[in-house]
Amino acid sequence: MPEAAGGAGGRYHRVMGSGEVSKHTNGYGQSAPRATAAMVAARAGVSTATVSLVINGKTAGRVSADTIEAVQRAIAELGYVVDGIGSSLARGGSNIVILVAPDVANPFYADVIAGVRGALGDDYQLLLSVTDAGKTPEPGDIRKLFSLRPAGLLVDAPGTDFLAHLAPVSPMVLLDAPGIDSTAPSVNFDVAHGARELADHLAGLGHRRVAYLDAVTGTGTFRLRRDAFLARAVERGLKTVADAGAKVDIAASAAAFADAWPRWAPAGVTAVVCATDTHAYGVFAQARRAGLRIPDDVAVAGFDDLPYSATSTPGLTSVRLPAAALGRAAGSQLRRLMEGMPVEESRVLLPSRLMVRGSTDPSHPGRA
Amino acid sequence: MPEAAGGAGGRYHRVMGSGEVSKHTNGYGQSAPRATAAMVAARAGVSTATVSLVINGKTAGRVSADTIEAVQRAIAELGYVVDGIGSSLARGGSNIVILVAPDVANPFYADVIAGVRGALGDDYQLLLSVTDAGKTPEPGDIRKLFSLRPAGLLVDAPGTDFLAHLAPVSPMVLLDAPGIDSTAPSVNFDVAHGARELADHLAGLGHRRVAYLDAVTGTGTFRLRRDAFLARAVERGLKTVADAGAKVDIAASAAAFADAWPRWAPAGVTAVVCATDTHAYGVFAQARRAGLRIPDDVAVAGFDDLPYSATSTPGLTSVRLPAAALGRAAGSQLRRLMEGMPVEESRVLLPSRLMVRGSTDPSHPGRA
DNA sequence: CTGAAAGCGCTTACAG
DNA sequence: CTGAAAGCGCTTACAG
Repeated sequence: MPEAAGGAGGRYHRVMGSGEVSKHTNGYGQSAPRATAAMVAARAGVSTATVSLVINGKTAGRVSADTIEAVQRAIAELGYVVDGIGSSLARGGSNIVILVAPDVANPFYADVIAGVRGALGDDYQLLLSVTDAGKTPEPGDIRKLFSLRPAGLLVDAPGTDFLAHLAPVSPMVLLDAPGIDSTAPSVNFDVAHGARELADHLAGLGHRRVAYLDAVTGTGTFRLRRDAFLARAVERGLKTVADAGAKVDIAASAAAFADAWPRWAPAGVTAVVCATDTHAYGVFAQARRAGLRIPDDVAVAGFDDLPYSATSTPGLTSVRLPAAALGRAAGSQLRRLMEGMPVEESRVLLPSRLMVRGSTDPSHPGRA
Repeated sequence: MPEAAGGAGGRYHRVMGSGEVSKHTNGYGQSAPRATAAMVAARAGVSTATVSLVINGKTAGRVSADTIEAVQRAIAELGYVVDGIGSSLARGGSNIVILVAPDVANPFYADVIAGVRGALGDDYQLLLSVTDAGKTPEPGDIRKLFSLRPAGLLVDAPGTDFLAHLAPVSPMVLLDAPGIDSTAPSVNFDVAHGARELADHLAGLGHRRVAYLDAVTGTGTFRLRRDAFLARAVERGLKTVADAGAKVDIAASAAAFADAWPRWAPAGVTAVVCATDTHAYGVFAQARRAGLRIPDDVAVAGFDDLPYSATSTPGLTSVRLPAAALGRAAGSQLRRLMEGMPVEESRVLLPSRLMVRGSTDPSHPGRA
């Protein structure tokens, strides 16, 4: 319970002490006195209502050319910019769209963001909210975000119990949130399809025993990846072992593999499937340290198909998930919602597919 | 010039048609009617002023225990959450801090963000604004952001002319913005130091002719990296060539290298230094395709020391830039500014250092 | 200890 | 074509 003013508080207000620079000396990025619509109105000799009409381009048949001209001059002279807060309060909401994601600094999101941006266009302002590393977005975080009155919310990879305690107050679309039961529309990857292709691929290569290195966050997509892969692997007669996990981090994953391999190797494991490519990079690093050849001693595969996976030596076999399409689909769903139109389809499923590279396929050109 | 209501407009307002779900059926993440302080006040039998005091924890000696209790019950029953917009308008500003970065989906930013978050604490809400891929933040973007009345702004890697047309209206700190002349405090990497170490390293290895693969955005840090490296290389008697560039993208960089190598090889180039590790990954990929051995046929190095650089085969020699420290320093500078305290030092310089790996050093253990 | 009132900066019917 | 007024949801002196 933060206290907001006075003393050590005064958190987000500028508190001026005697020795400090004043607003007018513009010491360190301090505010120049902000121009308001009232100042513009006074200068142009009109009312604030007229200023508002001009700013919002609603002058057709309502404001004379001369007045428009005068207002625009005043705006230019004063460097006036509409105050988003006053505007939002009057309109009943902002034009901000917030994308909530656990891991935006993952290269995967470059494409997601680009997709969202494209679908949203210029009418909305896209802002991102990152949860703490490795944590899924929680209801409390979202509630804080709702308090900003965003025009809409895009929530990526929420925890499975995410919506239990959340009364949605803005249009909201869920991304990559399999297994979340919600009235909000969602866009997901058909990750099970790629997971099955991967199991088939490994079975076809002659592996008999495969290990699964899981991600330890409670995200639905990771559960789905694992379960779909393991189920198909068993169907194909593979023995499976899934007793290791790590957060989405190269070093953590390397450590998990270092810990598990002494169990896995004697048990006859010849392939390791990782919940994400990032995990796979950790396995790569540790395997190299341990003198294991990939794929000869151990085959490695991941999910996501990050850009680096096509580049590494060997290339990493991975289930490709179409990130840009995810962003586009979610963005346009949300846009319809925000504009009061029904969404075409409340649950969109995007295809995934296996990219085979040298980390599993000894005959792949990119082999080390 | 968007028009905001009616017809095809009504951009960020929900426009209800006859066939649509109503607010009360909560069709797709539509708003449940939002509880206001007035509703809480009515229910608790107090004034909104009292509700505000309770919410902000300013009750000491001002509100009786019974009243507090009653207000809190009403808040709970109604699920009331303070409206950030109304609150910000009344207070004169929000508690939002916006980090503007050209490339947040770069693994580099995971640490920057964590650092900022740590320094800012819980009193501020951190949101990220991403510019279009490969574009540096522009004054227009920032102006839109200012209109949100953020408590503060953190601007990463702005273009060199960034501040020319910008009247700062909120506290602002610049990150990784060498060469930007501004009254705003800045936190930079001493990237020149690492660049010089790299030149020394290559000279020591016996290279006589090195190429520099530049980044094509006009960001100050890239110019500094290049100039510092090339200057020292020349001092060390190396011949340099710097006639190639690409955006920060593996594929684009691979293409640039494919284009340049046929010139460079005959000219005797034996080492390629890249503006970023991402560029270097592209060179890796293309070199492999072309059958070049690293470092035997061509040594490769980069800047940033991304996590993947320690993992690749060979490991990538890179100038490490302390991302978390950058975020921490910038965050705490901004915090002081927002709280009206003078910053300790208006220009902070963080050390960089060379990480030598197998991509340049044939004797490195991680060599392919 | 509590509330009425003013005000933050806009936008939008409404009246003229 | 234009403006006075109300209102969006809060917070903060101020008066009691």
